[in-house]
Amino acid sequence: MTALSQRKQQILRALVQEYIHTATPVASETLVRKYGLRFSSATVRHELAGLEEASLIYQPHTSAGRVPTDLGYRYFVEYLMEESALSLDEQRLIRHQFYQVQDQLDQWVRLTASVMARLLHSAAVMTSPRSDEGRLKHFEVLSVSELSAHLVLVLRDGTVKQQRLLLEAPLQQAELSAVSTRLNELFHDKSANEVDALLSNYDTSSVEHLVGSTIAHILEQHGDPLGDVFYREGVVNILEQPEYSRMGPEEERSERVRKVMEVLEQNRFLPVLASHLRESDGVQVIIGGENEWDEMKDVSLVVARYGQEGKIGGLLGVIGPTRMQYGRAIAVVRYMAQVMNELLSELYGYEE
Amino acid sequence: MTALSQRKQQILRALVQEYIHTATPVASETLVRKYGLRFSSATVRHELAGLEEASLIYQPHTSAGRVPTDLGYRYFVEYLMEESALSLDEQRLIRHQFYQVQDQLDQWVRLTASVMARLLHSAAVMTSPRSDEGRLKHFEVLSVSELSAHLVLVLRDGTVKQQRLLLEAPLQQAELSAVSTRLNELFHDKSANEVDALLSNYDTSSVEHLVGSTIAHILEQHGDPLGDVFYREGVVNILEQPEYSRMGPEEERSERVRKVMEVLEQNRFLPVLASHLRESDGVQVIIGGENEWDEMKDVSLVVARYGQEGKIGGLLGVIGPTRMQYGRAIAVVRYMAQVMNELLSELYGYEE
DNA sequence: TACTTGCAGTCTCATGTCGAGAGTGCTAGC
DNA sequence: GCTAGCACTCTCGACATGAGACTGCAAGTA
Repeated sequence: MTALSQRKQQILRALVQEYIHTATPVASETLVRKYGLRFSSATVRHELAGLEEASLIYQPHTSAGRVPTDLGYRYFVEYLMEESALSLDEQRLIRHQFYQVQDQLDQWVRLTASVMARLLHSAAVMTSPRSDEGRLKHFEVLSVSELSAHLVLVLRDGTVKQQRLLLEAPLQQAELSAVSTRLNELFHDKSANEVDALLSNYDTSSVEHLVGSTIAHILEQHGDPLGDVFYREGVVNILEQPEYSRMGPEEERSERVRKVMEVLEQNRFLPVLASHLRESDGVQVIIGGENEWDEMKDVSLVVARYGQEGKIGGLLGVIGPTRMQYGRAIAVVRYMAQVMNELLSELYGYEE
Repeated sequence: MTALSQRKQQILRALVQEYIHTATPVASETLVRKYGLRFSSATVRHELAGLEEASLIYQPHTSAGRVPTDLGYRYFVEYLMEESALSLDEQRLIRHQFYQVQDQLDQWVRLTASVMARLLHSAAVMTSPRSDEGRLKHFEVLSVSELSAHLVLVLRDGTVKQQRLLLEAPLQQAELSAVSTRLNELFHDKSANEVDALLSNYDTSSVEHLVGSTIAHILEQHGDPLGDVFYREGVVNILEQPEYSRMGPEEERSERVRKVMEVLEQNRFLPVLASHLRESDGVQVIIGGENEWDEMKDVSLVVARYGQEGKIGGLLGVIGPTRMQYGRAIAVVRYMAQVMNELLSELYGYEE
């Protein structure tokens, strides 16, 4: 990306802000009037032609105003934007809401997503906190019939898995309980590998081995941070955005709606997240068609990890049209990640 | 509802079927042509006027065909419709899919909802199985700091609750573990009331009392079958329906879309369910504005309970436009409830 | 009496036309 | 290097128009 003159930057910044605000192509005249530029609209037009040359903006048609391209948004986010921090009042309000549910862990995620959705009028997505490495906290085995049993697993991060077991020899509940008491002690706080290692003490056809290997398998599966269920909140907000309810020919628009809904419902944004979050920490901005996934080409994501690296944590973020209030979105996502961090470290202890 | 002549019934049945199929007002001529009626379109028109008189159908405007009213659908569902059972092939396919996830209990709900959504091209909603009465299976208490701890509860139906505890006196993990071992034995398989009763043995300021009363409280809360999270699947399918993507003036339509999405996202259908499911068992059909809730006035629900009465179970069903394939929807919902029943009784044992 | 044929009347909807408005690019001039 | 002025282009809403789709009714028929 070649450097832009001071004036071009100023104009681009104004244009993106204006477009984010109004959702209509921006005219040169408007820029001069609303943003107090000190040169005439004709000059601005000249500069706009330059920006268009550089693929930062485009015209929907001759004699229309200009609209930022994905590249334009990227430049804006990277060099021109400023993060608009949450006001103290907003912060207080949020803190208060969390204070009210501080004892109910299952409400944290719901509330976080809901706050993001409300603050940004867009869709929020979020995973429940969980650790990278599954560790067993406790399990129970319940006899169902002579040859089948029901295994319930509680992991250290609070996740629960249930699984059916098919026994090789008939066993009563009492025997199962005895086995599970012994193994619970043995496997407590162990990871998949550790459980696996302990298995060598048992005969492959023993119940102990069956239970143990099933547990190891489940713990292992638990590793993938993206294999998880996403909470969604505020999907309706998306429909309020003009690109999905007013702008452009009717037919295209309902196509857009269908697409974005599909992305949301089926978690299609997942592969995109996967490829971006590996790289770095902090808040990530993924703009429209920057990635190869076609379905995502007119939505942007602002996402972040929360939790400590290598320990318990998850993902959170918002999805909206490329015309998104990036400055505010980034601030909100960053703030909510921090809130979750605090809640979690309070829960699991600071050190260790 | 006054009785209808044989001929009126025949015409109404044809009209509803045709409208469900085409989603356009149905002309008298069409009915004669497509449904092999043995009298002329003029006669049909005469009868249609009668049906309109009875509020079973209406005309969007003079010189348009007829459309069923909610009352018309109700009459259709009650007297004219026949349930169209699933083909053997479909049944086999479904069974096969469940066979593949038979060991992963958490997949059952997802799959059931997904099958319903796919088979009916509409949105499916469903709750996870749970018992009416919460019973404790196991709990753990983890020390966080000297004065706070983390309580994890596993209920008999597999639900897990987490909660923070604020201790009145500083305690170490070892002490907490000792307490929880003792109480686990004592509270095992107990209900809220039973736990409450056992509490009288402990001093109100003791840890035992704190833990016990928290547990009792959580078990109690668990009672409400509608306080639960709903799985949603196939919400996009709704958007494909012509009433949400083609029919009527653009503005009304997007209003409809917004409304139905809101109903779905915020579980607004819940109060309606509550009032209907209390009454009876079996598959329930709730048509549009039959209930007082305005938001629901252009969608229909087809829902059922699954699981045994008074034991573990939940709700499942589909939501779609009033123009719904009731016959098929009822059959599918009934079938899927049965599938869940079988899975559950296999898991928890038939008798008891 | 029970039904049908034929037809005038009504409403929708797709299509086409038109003018106002909005913005641009270019050019001549400061 | 910047600006004012202007011709040109494109969109969009308003309006008119005609074809098509159905109905309701009246007159005719078994």
